[in-house]
Amino acid sequence: MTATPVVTRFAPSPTGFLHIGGARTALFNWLYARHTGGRMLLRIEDTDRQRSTEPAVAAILDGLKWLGLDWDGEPVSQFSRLDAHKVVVERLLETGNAYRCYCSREELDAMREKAMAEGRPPRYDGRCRHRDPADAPTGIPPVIRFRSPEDGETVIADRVQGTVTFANKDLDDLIILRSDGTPTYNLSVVVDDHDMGVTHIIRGVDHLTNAARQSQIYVALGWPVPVMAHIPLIHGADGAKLSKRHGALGVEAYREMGYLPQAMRNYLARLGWSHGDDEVFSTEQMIEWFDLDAIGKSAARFDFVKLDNLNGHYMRATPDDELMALLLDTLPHLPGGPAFAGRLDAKARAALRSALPGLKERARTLTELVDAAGFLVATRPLSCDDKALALLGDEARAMLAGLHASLERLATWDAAALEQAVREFAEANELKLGKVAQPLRAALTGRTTSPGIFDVLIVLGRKESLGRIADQARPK
RNA sequence: GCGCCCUUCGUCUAGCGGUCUAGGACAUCGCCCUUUCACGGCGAAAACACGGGUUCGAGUCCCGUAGGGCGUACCA
Repeated sequence: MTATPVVTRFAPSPTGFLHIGGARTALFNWLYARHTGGRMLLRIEDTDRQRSTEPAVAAILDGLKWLGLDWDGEPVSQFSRLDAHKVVVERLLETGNAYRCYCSREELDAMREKAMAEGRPPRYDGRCRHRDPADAPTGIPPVIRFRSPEDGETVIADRVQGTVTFANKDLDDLIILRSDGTPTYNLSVVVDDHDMGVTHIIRGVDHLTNAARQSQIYVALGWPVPVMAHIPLIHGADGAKLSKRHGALGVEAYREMGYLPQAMRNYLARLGWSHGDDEVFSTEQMIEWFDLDAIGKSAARFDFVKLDNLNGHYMRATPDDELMALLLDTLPHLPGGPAFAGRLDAKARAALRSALPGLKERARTLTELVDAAGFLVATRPLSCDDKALALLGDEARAMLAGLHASLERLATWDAAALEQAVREFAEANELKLGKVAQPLRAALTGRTTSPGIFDVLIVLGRKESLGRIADQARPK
């Protein structure tokens, strides 16, 4: 392993939160760097001063941290490298690889419209390309365009897309320096990736055309072109572009929905990448197995149902104490979480911890877990949901009165005694256990779903349990 | 419009010319377990977009067609 160490980078633009596609791009960069023993750098592409915001930068860093993705070194602000970019533009100008263009926006718009009308691609026609500098208009701040090759083709050897060929005649002379003197994206990216020593560029296919233009700039500068890997995009559940309802949410929204970082990593990794038939794997395995060659080329749809299933798997697999800590940490972000936390005194906390094994078995997200744990902190008289209410008919209520009497006589309030008492009660009244257990569950939890009923009786304790049964033990 | 890319069960995917009567997972349906729900177990249904080639042989290679995506900015 004496080859050049791999350096990848994640380069989001801080114009909003870290959305799911960006999160997966970050994950792939991270996995590849870790897999190869290399480094992953973070660069904030904030050269668009109009749209970049500080809160967005914070949200992106926070999102990455939540996902468990770390980066090497300090995040680099692309804007801060402005001077380095200008130096390179100057160099391009001196070597004849760039030229000043004085075309106005109106002129460019007209050019585009005309080309479209004539069925030609709307490209810059190069009218300033060969203009004699002596004829340059005065009083107009020019932009600087890259002088791209007019003939031949530009070939991208992409690790995911394969060999992609662009005819150079289709790539026009792009602007690399705006009239206000600031560099544009394609120039900045090349300079930064080069200066930061990036060896592998892993990003969305929406950058494929940029890859061709950037490749030309690398060549003009005499710099080696990094290895490219353009990964497919993620679509919404209906196959259309990601929208708010389809998963184009910030990663923090996934935290709020109660998903575990580990589950997110696993799910995201399986979107576009595969390792045979493996579906559930640890982050360590992911790092060991990850490779660019196993990334597919077609776009994937985001499926919350499968995410739910995976998340449920991880919830059950997480040791109770760990899950408890995770839940407590996440409470501030969960719907109803702060209220729930507010009612979590020492006693309720202990009850939650002891009910956790039964609770996590039935929840797919932390949000569902909090919801299902509501009965632990609820105060009498309980409000029942509709399904629970349906279970509490007059007959059931009368039955509960009898059960209450039986349980009240119990000398010890433990699992064995309770189970025996309930079973005996059912037998004595010629009832199936379910006929007793379900109304009992409804009375104790206000729900039709809960941990095992005897566990519930224990967790709530004698007084609270008898109280809740008594509340429902009379006709309504 | 032009350029590039994509197309295997509803969804994510395995498949890298013969081992494919196409495998796995989620979802769906049925059965079992069971105090409910869930978990778990067993089983079922479910796909190579279409049309031409190439080849002894094509899901796998080539070319069209259709559908979809991305790009086409003094955004990134």
